[in-house]
Amino acid sequence: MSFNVYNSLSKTKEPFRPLEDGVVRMYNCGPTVYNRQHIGNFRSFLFADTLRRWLEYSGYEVRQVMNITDVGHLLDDQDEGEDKIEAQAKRTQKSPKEIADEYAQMFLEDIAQFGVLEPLARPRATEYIPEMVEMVEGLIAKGNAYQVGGDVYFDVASFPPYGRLSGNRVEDLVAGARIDVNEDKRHPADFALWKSDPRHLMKWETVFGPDGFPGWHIECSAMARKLLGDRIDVHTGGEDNVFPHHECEIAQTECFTGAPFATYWMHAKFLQVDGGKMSKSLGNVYTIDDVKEKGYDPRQLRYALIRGHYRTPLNFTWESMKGAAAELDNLDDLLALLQRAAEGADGDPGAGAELVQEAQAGFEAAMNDDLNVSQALAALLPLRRQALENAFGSEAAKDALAFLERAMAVFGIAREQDAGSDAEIDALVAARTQARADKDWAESDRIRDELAALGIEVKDTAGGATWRRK
RNA sequence: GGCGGCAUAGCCAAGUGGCUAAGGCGUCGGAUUGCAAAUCCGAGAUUCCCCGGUUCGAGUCCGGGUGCCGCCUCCA
Repeated sequence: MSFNVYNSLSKTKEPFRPLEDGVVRMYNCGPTVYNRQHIGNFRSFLFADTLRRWLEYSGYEVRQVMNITDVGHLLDDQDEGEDKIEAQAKRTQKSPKEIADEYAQMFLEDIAQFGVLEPLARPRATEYIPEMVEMVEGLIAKGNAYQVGGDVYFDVASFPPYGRLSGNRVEDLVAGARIDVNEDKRHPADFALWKSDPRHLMKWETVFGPDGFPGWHIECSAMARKLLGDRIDVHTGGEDNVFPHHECEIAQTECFTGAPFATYWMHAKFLQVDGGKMSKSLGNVYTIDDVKEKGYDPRQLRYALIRGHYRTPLNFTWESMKGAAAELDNLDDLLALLQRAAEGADGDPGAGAELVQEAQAGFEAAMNDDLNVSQALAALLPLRRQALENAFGSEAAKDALAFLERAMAVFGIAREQDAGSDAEIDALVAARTQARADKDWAESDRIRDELAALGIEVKDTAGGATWRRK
């Protein structure tokens, strides 16, 4: 069965076919590091990580690049040359580099907490200025860009497909009147490739002038090309990246290389909180720390952020967070049950084997359908029922366990499980069982509390007491 | 003003025209338990935001509303 992905460019699901057999070149739009990333940002990054993991599960070698934007973009065309990083720098009396480094570091730490896999590269925009300049010069030479003083603009009229990704027509953009009139531009929809401003804090001396800085979109085009080549398979980002960012990337890259840029464009919908957009005034722009303060770990948060389909708005509420944690706990419990069954189930070793096949087929079919995580997760549940009924044979349980671990790895929620292998805990559980046999309830409850303090949950089942790590 | 997306039980969420609308979480009954937890049994949408339409048949398609979200300015 093949992987079908919804391509923002064609607005349809298409069979996934990489340019090179077995290899996927993927570029993910990463963060602009001028503040702490919130859980909404992470929904998008987690989507990219899930996609990468699914491709690897499917046998592809994934060459993944996620940028870190450490040079600010302009707030608008008419401002004083200030950008978000510079604004934050001025506010805090630090240099733009200090701001970028500080928040990039935080981003890396957060992403590590989520267990996000390291991509091939995490390029920073400021390290690819020469590559950007090369593209800008090339675009001028090809007649797709023009220089006005120290500024360089992309000539939108020179690229007829402009607007194909976003559905925007150039006429509408002009009529929208939200584009500032800029006398220097030939056309109001033209966008900056390079800007010059002596007041800008981060600036570079180039052929365009002594103190310029890159335009809004050129960094991703330049870094993707440098690290992955002229053409790539997948380009991802949040839904807000569609226009102008990705539209402009397509224009720049395709004019420069003369070839199609990314085959598949995939965009994650925004995370909503309490049914609406996050806002500082409502106090619901949560960071990973805010969620941890409520008693949830990053793994549980990760689960909460990926369990919905990436192209459907996901609503985050504390109630949904609680529900997600409970669901994940059931998956962990299933892991423990399977482990026990694999170690020593009676009866036919193959009992339940067909269920494992079905679960795996269902899981793969769902993931292959444009990463339908909700459905893939649902496909795992019949295993839990079977395990709870103690109906798995040892061999089937081993297969189920191996599959479940792979499936959970795709979601980035795999976990070390070592139930039933700790002598000290076994002894405590045995002591509790004895106390209960003696009807010494005070002692049995004390031991139960002691185990709970160790993070161990005891379960009294028909077959005796068992335990697992929470 | 222009472009696009979403709207399914208390909550999250699948459903890509046709059996009784997945699944999970939570809740409420019951069983079990020393009390719990876990587990088991049972209960939940005469119905898929609203109004029309197409069709033998629509949550699924079309038109019109309403609400929310994104973009048209950097933004996941």
